[in-house]
Amino acid sequence: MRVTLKHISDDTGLSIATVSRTLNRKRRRYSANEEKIYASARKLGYPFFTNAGENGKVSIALVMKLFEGEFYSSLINGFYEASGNTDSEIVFSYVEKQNDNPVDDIISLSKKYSGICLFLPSMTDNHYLKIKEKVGRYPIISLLPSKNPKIDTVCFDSYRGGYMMAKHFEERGYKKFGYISGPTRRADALFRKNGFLNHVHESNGLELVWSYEGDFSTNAGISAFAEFKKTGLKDTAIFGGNDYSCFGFMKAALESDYKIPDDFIIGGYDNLSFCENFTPELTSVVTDFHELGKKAIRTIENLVTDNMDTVGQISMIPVRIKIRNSSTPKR
Amino acid sequence: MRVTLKHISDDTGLSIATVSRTLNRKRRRYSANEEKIYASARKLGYPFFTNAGENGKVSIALVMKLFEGEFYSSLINGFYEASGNTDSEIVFSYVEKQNDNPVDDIISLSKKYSGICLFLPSMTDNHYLKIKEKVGRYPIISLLPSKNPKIDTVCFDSYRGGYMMAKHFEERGYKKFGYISGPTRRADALFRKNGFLNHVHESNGLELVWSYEGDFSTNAGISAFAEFKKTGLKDTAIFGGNDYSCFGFMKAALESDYKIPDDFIIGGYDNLSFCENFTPELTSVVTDFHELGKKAIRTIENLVTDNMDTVGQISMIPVRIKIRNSSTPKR
DNA sequence: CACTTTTATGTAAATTTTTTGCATTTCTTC
DNA sequence: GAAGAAATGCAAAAAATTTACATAAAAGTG
Repeated sequence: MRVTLKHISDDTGLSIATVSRTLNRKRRRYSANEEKIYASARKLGYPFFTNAGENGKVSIALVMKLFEGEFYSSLINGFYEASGNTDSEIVFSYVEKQNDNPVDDIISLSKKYSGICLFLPSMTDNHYLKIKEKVGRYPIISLLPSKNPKIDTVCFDSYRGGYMMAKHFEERGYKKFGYISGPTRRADALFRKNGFLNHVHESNGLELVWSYEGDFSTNAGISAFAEFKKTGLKDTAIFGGNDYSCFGFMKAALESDYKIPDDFIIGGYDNLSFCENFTPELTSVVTDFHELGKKAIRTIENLVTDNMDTVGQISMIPVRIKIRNSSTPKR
Repeated sequence: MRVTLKHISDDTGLSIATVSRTLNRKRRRYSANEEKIYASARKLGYPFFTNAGENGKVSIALVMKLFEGEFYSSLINGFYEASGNTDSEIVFSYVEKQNDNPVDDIISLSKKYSGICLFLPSMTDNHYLKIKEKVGRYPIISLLPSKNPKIDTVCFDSYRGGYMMAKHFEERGYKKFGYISGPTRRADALFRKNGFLNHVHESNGLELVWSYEGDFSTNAGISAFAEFKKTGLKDTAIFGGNDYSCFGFMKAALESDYKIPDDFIIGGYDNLSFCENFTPELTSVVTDFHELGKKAIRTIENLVTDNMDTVGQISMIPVRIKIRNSSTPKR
């Protein structure tokens, strides 16, 4: 039901004419009635068309489900900074937490914004297909890789990140490799793992001696170390899947009087600020959220103006590795 | 300039009637022309009144200037979770980074949303006054304390946090106290410091032996330790102002072979997740962002419905202290 | 293939919504 | 208390949207 001046008039007891004049005055006066009218208009949701297209910016929603942890502030911040140089305005939005089927939420968001960027690790290909079906030729992209992408994707090159870490370990002279993987139903976790493993397998003399499947949490890292300790392995190079796992792993290791990087070297993924606060400082794969944001926004903008129908195009944002003390050479 | 069906008609080359019918059909059909019309409507910013008041939710903007660091994800997440139990919808927004005078940005946001929560440490009382002046009786609150609040405020009880930390140190048997303060032009930093100092001054036998003014960064903590080391002080209880300062301080201390909590005890503020990852785990003041969000949303909702004119009411959200190894008793 | 039915579209009329001219009232100022 | 300014309502005018009707194209049917 559309909200009109009549509703505001009824709500405030003033005439339609007064409401119209009040809302169209360029200068606010803050008289009692003016306040009443504005309050009512906001309450009822009257569209403020006077300034709707004022800045002429394309509005893009960045949709997430969770916000906890430094990772999300990096994501949000990357988009925020990237939007500064464009004609687009980013709105940070979310889908209901309880809701395991975010499709309807996304459909209703599509009516409000010119384009949507999705960052929802729990989404399946089926979800994407349903959205694509209902939303038609609408500018929408995913920021997470998929084994078989149903919608356009702009994401980090997770595979390459894992690969680079393995290569770095090899250059440090290590032969025995281990990893803590994330939940492998998540494509990004899988790709990191595959990148790492592929380099191990395709290089002569390298050997995978240990692995653990965790869930990217600090506690998973702690549990992983408990397992690792049992094996009695030393001189091993461990890829932690993400930084949190590494922090848990390293903390548990230090408490068991392991020395890092003497007993093992380790590298993570995400390059959280805490990598530099930890002792030893943690080697990690750096993801540039500014670049991700820029590319994602540009992609959406192109989809908005061209109104093209594309399916499953992927843009990979390169990652790099930041080497710190947790993987310094063996003495 | 208001966007009408005529604009979409001109843009797509279809008649006004067709545009009207297409936009009002309850079921989408995703034909070529329908897609064209929807794309044009989104591009031009036509108000989708058909579903504007659909859910009848009050929309509240949480306005920030920065997003970096775990702190911001906690803030965002707290509001997000709090909004789940209310009739309000939270939109995370921001003011332009370059812009040192966010007043105009906030004014223009006030036209879009039913209410605004501000988290802008750089705002001065003057800014708040200007906003209040321009925005009239509009539901707007600040989430940061002020020495002399000009608008309604919902914030953590920073003073009490500092006070509790001092009390905790006293109970641990320490007599010599030190602190690293944040930038004292920020009222929240000042209150934390005052709370801490007041307990030190009002208790017999306690003595302030050292202090340092930093900027809440890890590097400030590192510099603080360099100063602290010169004094040669031991058996001191140090309040770090925030967790980042503590991490820097502790890291530098450990590298200088200080033992924590043997040589000094330390406590921070914010209870970041890394408090538990650090060795020793860091005692910290816990701020419940879920509570902050709930209270802030409820306050805005009341302002929206009552349209009251209040000036400078303050609601303090209590904080508590989480004691960890960085402040365990002297042996 | 001829015929019917459905769908899409434009024109123009009908309806709804918004704006504005004019008269009246209320508030300010001197 | 008078003169001017501001606020308001009524009703007419203007603008925007919806709908009735006509037509053409597409899809279905025997």
